[in-house]
Amino acid sequence: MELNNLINLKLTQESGQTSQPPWQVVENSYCGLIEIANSPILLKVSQNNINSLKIDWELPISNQSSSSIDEIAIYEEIANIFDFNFNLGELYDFMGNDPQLEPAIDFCKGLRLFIARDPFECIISSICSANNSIARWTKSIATISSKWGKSYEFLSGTFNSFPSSAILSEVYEDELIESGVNGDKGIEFCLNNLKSCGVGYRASYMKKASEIINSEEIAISDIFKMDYDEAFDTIMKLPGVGPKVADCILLYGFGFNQAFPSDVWIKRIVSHLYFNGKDIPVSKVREFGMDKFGNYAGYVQLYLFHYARKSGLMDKLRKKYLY
DNA sequence: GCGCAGGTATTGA
DNA sequence: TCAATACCTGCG
Repeated sequence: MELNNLINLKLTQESGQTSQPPWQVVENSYCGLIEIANSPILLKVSQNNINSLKIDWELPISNQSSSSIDEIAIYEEIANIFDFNFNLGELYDFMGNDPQLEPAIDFCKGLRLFIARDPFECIISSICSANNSIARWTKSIATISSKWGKSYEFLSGTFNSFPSSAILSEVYEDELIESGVNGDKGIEFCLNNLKSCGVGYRASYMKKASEIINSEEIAISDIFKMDYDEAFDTIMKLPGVGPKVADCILLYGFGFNQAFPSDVWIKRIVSHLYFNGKDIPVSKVREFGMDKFGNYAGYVQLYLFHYARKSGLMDKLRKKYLY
């Protein structure tokens, strides 16, 4: 089946958005596990041209009874994940009116938000991404899924869900705690803990955040009902969540398109494009982005980052800030 | 070997 | 409010 909408699937998948790691590529398709009415389905998404996506899916090998497949729900889920209800044409009209943004359109045409399947996965992924490299945090999240997620067999391979907050809040934080509980086990054999996934000092943040979400001290369903400011203040209470991570969570996990996640690179890019190279504090960059770009802020952030990457601007700025 | 990578928490002025 | 500093870990 085809789904028609402007998208660059590869760019969207591999742009390092903290909603989740990129999906696994099997025979030219990006394969992602989703759940429809609590049933696992493997989505297989590929692209022939810039204006459409080829959609296929598989059921687990052990459960081939296709009678109850809700195709409408599957397409709704795909539309959510790739933000198909958002009109890229309107974004390009908006960006086209800004001389600083206009060049980014062609460099990133079809780049879309890669929305989280699961807000909790997005929260943990985003915490894990802080002061980290894309390669390392995506690997860590994949490892977490393989250790504690549910495993399903498909013709295209084995895929794991991301563990629920109930599961993750019970996982050992590090090898010291694990070996303390299992006294007979040497520390070097303790691999059933968060830190063994290469998350470093973020292990305690991820563990505590899981507990807070699971206990509903902060409830995911409540965040959806809040306005942006309240949601931002609420999510900032999670350990390991500062302004940058909070905005990533709100953008990729909760659909707040007015979030403008501001890190060192966005700061450098915005300083260069809009402040004549004068170094602007990250907090001011965030305010500037939200004021100037409004409900396009999240997309503009995404486009600016990848425009800088692909245009050579980032290399230029890297040299400037090297010393 | 050493600095850096899409920040945050903590501390002290 | 704000600057300074430590922090896991893998990679070049």
